[in-house]
Amino acid sequence: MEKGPSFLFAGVSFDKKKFATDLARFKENKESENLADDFSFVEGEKTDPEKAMVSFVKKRKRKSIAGVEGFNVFKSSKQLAPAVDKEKEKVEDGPSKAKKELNKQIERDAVFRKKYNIHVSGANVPSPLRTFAELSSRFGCESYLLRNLAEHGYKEPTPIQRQAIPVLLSDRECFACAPTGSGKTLAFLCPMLMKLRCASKDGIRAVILCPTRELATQTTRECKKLAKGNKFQIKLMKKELVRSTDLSKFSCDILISTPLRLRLAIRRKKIDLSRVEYLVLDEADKLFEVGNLLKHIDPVVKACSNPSIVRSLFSATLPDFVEELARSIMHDAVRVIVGRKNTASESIKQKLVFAGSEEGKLLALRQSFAESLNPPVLIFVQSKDRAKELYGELAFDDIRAGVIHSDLSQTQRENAVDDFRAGKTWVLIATDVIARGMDFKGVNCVINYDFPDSGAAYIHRIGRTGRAGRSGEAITLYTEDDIPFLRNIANLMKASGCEVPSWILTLPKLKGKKHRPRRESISTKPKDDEE
DNA sequence: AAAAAAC
Repeated sequence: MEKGPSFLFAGVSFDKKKFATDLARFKENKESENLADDFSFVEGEKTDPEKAMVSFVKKRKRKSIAGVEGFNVFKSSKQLAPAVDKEKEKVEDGPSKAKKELNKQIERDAVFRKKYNIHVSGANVPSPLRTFAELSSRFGCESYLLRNLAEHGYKEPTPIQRQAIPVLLSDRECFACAPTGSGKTLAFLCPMLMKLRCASKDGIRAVILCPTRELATQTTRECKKLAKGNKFQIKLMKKELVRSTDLSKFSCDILISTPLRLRLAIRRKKIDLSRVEYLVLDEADKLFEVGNLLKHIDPVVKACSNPSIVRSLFSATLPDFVEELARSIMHDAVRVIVGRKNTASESIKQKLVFAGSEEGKLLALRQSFAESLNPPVLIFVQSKDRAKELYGELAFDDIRAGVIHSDLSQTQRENAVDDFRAGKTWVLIATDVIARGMDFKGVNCVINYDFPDSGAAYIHRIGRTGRAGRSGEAITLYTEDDIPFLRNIANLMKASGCEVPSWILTLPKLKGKKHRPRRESISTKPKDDEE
């Protein structure tokens, strides 16, 4: 979407320019030193971070983007124009050979990005990656990592990997938005491992935050897989670790955690994050959710006080307010968007099915399973209670079903995920707990038994299928009560290339914040009637 | 509004 200026100088490095960038960064660091206490999402407000954040965002909304001062962060391409002009002058002064080479490179990068639907903004965005082999030719990647990539079947980088990896390897902060199942995890793990180079006992060096334990576990496993052959200490912040370790002296190369646990470790156990060189906020928009995790994220970001830290945000959905927050804390950030922002993956065949009532849903589900059950299948419901209830209903059927939600014990949750992965259960009934980030291989169908709470929830839920180039199917059941919310989802379906009945698109736009209907019980039949 | 996130 960018119009010229923002990518004009992508990936070029000659000394003069490098000096200019370094100088800019140096100045920035100076400024941020002075602002050390305000170095947070809430700009120095200490009492009620959440309220402060809300007012902060509102305040910022009224101001123009130009109001972001003191932090030379992401800038819109318009604002970049003068800087680019300066660069142009410099080039024109320089030898014509360098100028030609530079222009050629810029041209090539632009064409390449276009080909892969990569949109970038920010100053001097590094050239995208053509092949994984470039990791060693351009960035001195060690052989163990290339070996691991090959061994796990990563042949060619995905679009998000092509752009985010060189950005992070150039020590640039980054916020990245790319579809579900398009390889975001590898896009931050790979540069992280390369930057850390080798194991060291020098404090905690990298932190990854994930919104759920399941995702943290999965990310840890991926990380270990990729780091095989190197001696990195990769730790998941589990209860046992918190209990059995003196966290004030704790040291590891990569620490993966959920926000609350890490915040407590900072407050009570005095864990030291001042040496963290690399911080990733995965599923960033979830982590920033107002009234929720935001207040736990802020102290963590603050505790990572190393001035040369490289932070990055990743998600398939990145609402404007998250970008606003990101801009306010990040230095010289690059924004990478693959495809269009906030859209569903195009490899998913999406369908809407009218089920009339609650009873109709259960009938529809049973019927559809009777006709064809093509496991593995994921079923999302609205609440924990409904998950338990639907599980109870299906347990009487001849279907191997599992269930997962946060009322279960840690072990039960782990078993539910493992059994589903292993094919022991065909159908997994779940709350939104596993809606984000979870990578189950080859899920054929996602069923939204209950209508999702938001467009973002929809995108993430159905994104459990159609991953890594595979195709998938998503069926969303709806009742009369859901009709006011239908249009929103239908638009997402249309935007990702699915057909939608035209009457839905002419439904009135939803105004104000109507909340979703409270659902009755799954089965309308009283249990006692069964003989 | 619910879910998730600690002890």
